[in-house]
Amino acid sequence: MSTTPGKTLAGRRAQAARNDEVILEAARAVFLDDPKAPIAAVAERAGVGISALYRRYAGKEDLLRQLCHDGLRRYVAEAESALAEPDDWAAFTGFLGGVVDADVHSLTVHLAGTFTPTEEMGRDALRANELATALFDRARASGRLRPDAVVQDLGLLLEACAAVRVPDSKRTAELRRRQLAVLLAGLSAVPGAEPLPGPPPAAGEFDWRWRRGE
Amino acid sequence: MSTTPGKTLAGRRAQAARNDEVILEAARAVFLDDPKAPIAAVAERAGVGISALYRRYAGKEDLLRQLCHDGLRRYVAEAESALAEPDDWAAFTGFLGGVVDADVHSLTVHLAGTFTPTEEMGRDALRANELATALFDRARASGRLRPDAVVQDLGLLLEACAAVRVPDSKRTAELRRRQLAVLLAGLSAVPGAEPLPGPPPAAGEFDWRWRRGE
DNA sequence: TAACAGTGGAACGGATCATTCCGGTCTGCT
DNA sequence: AGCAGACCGGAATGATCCGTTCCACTGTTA
Repeated sequence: MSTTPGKTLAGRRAQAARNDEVILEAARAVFLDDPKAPIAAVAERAGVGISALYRRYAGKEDLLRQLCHDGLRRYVAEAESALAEPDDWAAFTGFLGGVVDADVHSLTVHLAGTFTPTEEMGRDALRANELATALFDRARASGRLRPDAVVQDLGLLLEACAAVRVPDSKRTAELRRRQLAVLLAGLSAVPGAEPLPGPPPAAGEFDWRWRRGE
Repeated sequence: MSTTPGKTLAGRRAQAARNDEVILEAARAVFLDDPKAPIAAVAERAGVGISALYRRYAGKEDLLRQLCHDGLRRYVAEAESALAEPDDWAAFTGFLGGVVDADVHSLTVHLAGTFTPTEEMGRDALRANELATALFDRARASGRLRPDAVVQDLGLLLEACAAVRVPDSKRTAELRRRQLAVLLAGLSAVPGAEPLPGPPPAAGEFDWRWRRGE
């Protein structure tokens, strides 16, 4: 640890450290594309052997859990950063844009059920909800939201954006932004608009992915 | 065929005829829920043995193909029926509502790639596109569509609705209707609205699911 | 009552994976 | 210089899953 030369160096230690990064990035890319991808696909994408993976993670579930937790943290960070924005509506839309760009929704929701969550994740998820609600409330206060929109509509909205998929990831991001714009326009207050049909989404209605079994 | 008693009867022939229905219905339910479900799941859901399936279909791929083709036909039928509606906007929204309710999108797009399509399906798909375009053009002519919406946005819209999923299928339908309403509001013309970001979706951009391999 | 259409479900064979294991290689310390 | 061991690539392993085939059985039809 003390003998590390000053530069980018190519020692085993350095390669290991770099692999930490490379593997996580590969895992994110692979599991974002297909939540049930084999672990070998991650190794291949990262350009490393399978051992390099198992040296770092106890198993597939462990890796998935970490990935998901990272996504959750990113979500929280995005929300906190957005809350700093003074303009209520801009904070709201900025938050959603950030979440969509980072593809956090796929990372969290779509990976749910593939592992047993930790307590800390539960706490973070709770906090994430609080922050999102705060953002939503501010958006509502700005008067630019249609009156019959509810916080839970955000789940629907994010799901809809995550559903947009084309082979090219760059293009996917563009199309998701477009989708987001349409959805935000749809959630905006418009004078003569008729109300949304059916009972609005309720609180616990999207947690089913997290419940083990069934 | 000539000896069938007049009633609902319980002969082998009758059971077979009933199984035709039951199996297709089960297959639709199962594969709608999970496109890669095992074929045994269909048999179980239908309450029949596996043989009953293989007597009717050459294999899994055959069943999937038929299911998908049925969906495509339903889509076309829905479009034709909608075109009969005199009001342009009502025809447009009615069509989308019908397609969403029937979950045709999952049946067609999500099953794509799991089988090699027939030529007839190609023709039907072409016709489906023509009809959808006609509906869209009429909607545009009604002036209620935002100017920067394009036909391909319909693909995005249907995908977004199909992405809505909760365990209860009845509730799923309700939430999809809500989602559809939001999206239609988002695609509606609004005086001061700013244009949608990024290049609009292009023609061949969603066909990738149909291409075999990769 | 003799053939047989129609069926349930066990059995088979192939494919897919997560995980383990076994050399090898290079490093960092002595 | 030399060695202990961190790290690594990838083959081997064992379990699981699934599509398809096969066979014995049952009620029906002629």
